Amino acid sequence: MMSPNTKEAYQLLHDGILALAEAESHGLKIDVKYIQKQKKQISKEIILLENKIYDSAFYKDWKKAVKKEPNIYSSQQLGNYLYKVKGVKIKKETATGEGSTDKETLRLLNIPELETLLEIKELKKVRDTYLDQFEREQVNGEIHPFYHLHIAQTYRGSSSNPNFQNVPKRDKKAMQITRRAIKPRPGHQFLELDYSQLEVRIGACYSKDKKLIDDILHGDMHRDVAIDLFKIKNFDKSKPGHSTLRGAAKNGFVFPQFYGDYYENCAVNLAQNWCKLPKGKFKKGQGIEIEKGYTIADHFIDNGIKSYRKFVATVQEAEHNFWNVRYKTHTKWKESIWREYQSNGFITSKTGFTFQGIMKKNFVINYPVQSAAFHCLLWSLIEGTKALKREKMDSVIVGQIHDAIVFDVNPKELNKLIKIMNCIMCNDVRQHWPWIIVPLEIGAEICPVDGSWAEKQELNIGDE
DNA sequence: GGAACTCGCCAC
DNA sequence: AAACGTGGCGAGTTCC
Repeated sequence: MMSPNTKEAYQLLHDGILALAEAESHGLKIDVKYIQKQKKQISKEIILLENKIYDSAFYKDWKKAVKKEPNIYSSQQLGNYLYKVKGVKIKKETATGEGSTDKETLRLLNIPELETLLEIKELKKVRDTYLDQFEREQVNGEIHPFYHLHIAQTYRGSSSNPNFQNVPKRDKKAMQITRRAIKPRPGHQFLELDYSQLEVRIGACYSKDKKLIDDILHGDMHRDVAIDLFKIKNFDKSKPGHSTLRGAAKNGFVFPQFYGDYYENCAVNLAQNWCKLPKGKFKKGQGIEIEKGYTIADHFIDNGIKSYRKFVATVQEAEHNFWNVRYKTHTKWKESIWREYQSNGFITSKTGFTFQGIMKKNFVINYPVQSAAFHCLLWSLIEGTKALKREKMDSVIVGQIHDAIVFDVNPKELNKLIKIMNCIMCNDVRQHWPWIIVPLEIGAEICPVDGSWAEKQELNIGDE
């Protein structure tokens, strides 16, 4: 339940949807032959792995227990077999209270056949969600992803048919296979410009927290949190172990915390998925290696964190330090907007949108930040579209991913384009919206001429 | 035979 | 006291 409450807010969506319609009309090339070849290859791999499962004692026992041919891809049937037939203890529940069969939970069971199943599911995800989608949606070798402004509760955009906003990135293999299918126009190259830490910066515009702003500009909050979480004494980012732990702090603590998560969830995630540590007492040699012959469990034990329980307490302390010491002004803002909602029944974003209806606290805190952050991107996309036309450029915008714009660039125009966009995204938007009191910065990634979207590399664009 | 639901997983 | 925000999509399943 929300609405634009100013003419300006209405105009932003109006101009935004027109600019996005242009991006839709440009579209992207799809290598159909490649997709068909990949799908065949993946299907072969899947059959081999499936047979491995079907031939196993695990599967035969499952079949015997339920007296019919099990469907290995049915979460319901698998959950039933594991939790009701075999009596495996439920470690995590789904939203409806059933035993979970997600990747994280199955990993804990240490059953080789389930590892094989997870491997198959990764392959199926790539084939059936992405390659199929691209192949199905392409016409004459082009896709035209749709971009919507009327779907998300927060006034973010969304994308569909195909969804251009969730193509694999972190998993190297899945990234390679899927993004390799997407190509620029002949003789052109993809460029992606994204806002650095956009939501955190916009959050700071709401709270005006001095320490938060200072850390955005000069500090490294992920490093500081890593030091707190993992009791690192002399942080050295050139050490691979320290760099990994900084990544864990960023993705396993800072981001979830800004979305409203709390220490217990963060602790489970950090211990299991980042440190690879079991619950219970820590033993020497457990977990990821942070230095040669020295694991995270060794490090924890040496620093008095002898068990998972103790680690949870450490994460709780780090959380306290994060919200009540370091960024206490930001925390005050979170409380004040929550009170504002409780007394008025609605809240308003910096970009002029009202949110009303029944909302939980986390929603109230997130919506204004998420909407205003996206609107910075949208405003830049509108102005970018105008500028490219005004300059009669051959380069075009082909996509939008929440805090990033994807261009199909004529290589001759690359430098000019970056200069124009840097000015729009970092300077002009702040003139337009003076409430942006924190400098905005962008990063760039570039693909080779005629290279696919899998070949993105960081591009240093310096300061202008 | 299709709509709606659950679960899981990809992105930011 | 409660406890992760926003989407899209596929497969399995259930309901009508």
